[in-house]
Amino acid sequence: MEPKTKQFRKRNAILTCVKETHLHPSADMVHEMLQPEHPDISLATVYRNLSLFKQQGLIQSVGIVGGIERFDGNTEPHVHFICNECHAILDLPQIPIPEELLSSAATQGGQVESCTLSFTGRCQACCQQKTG
Amino acid sequence: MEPKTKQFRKRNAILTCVKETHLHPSADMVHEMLQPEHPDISLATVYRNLSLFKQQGLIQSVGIVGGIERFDGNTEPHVHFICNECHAILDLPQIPIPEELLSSAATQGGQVESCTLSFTGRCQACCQQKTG
DNA sequence: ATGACTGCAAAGACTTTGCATCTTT
DNA sequence: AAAGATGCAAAGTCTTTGCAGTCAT
Repeated sequence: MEPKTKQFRKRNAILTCVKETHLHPSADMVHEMLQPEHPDISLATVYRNLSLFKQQGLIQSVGIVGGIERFDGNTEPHVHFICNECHAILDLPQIPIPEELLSSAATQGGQVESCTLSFTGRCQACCQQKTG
Repeated sequence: MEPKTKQFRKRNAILTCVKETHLHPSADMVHEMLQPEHPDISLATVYRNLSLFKQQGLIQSVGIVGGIERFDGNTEPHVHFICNECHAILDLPQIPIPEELLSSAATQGGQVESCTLSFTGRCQACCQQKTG
């Protein structure tokens, strides 16, 4: 038996990249981050694999921010802060959703699969740049 | 003394359309809904005006659903239920955001401008179609 | 050798933009 | 007449897809 460390191909590098960064990267960001080690990786491959991982539940989509889809290697439910200016995405601790809202979602909405909670505004870095 | 903006028939029709429907329409949906009364309206005009209204705060964006931006004439904070299947968007009552989360958003995130809470799943109509 | 993965480039889908024309004041 | 809105079509951006070549088993 081999310790399959370097299994298949660039696929692993893509998944690892998303899992290990806290940047909630886009396909393009992943592509750039992989340049040093995989300068020949194709953007199409990144798109294809991110789509696959999302479908498999290995990663999740944060949504479209500034017209571009962003991904999250952390599939645990948690809250996001999204900067309208630089489009940075930060993690916040999850809060429990009130039981009454869950039931009203089921009653008035339907079969609930997921719940997303996020704040938008200006991140501290952007606030400092303009204020300072 | 008329600081008002000019009253353009089509522009008003677009705003009224978004304000009066509960469908959380896309640009294309608005365009279709206006066909009976304004068969000569251009899709570009719909896009331009929706973008303008959003910027002015007259309407808000629900986000990108199924690859298409959806709008909401109701600018009051409230919760959404989004169907993954037919992409219907339903309104749910707003819940108060815990003070501790707001403060953690400010502390760990930054200057909060808005907060979005939404559920995704299958709406009742879609559930019935497949179950029934 | 086989089946899966990848690169490249073309195709797609939604949205934005340039310009001439038309509308409102 | 001036300022601004609209139509049309081309352009733009992000993402997906077809196909042939490459790689792991």
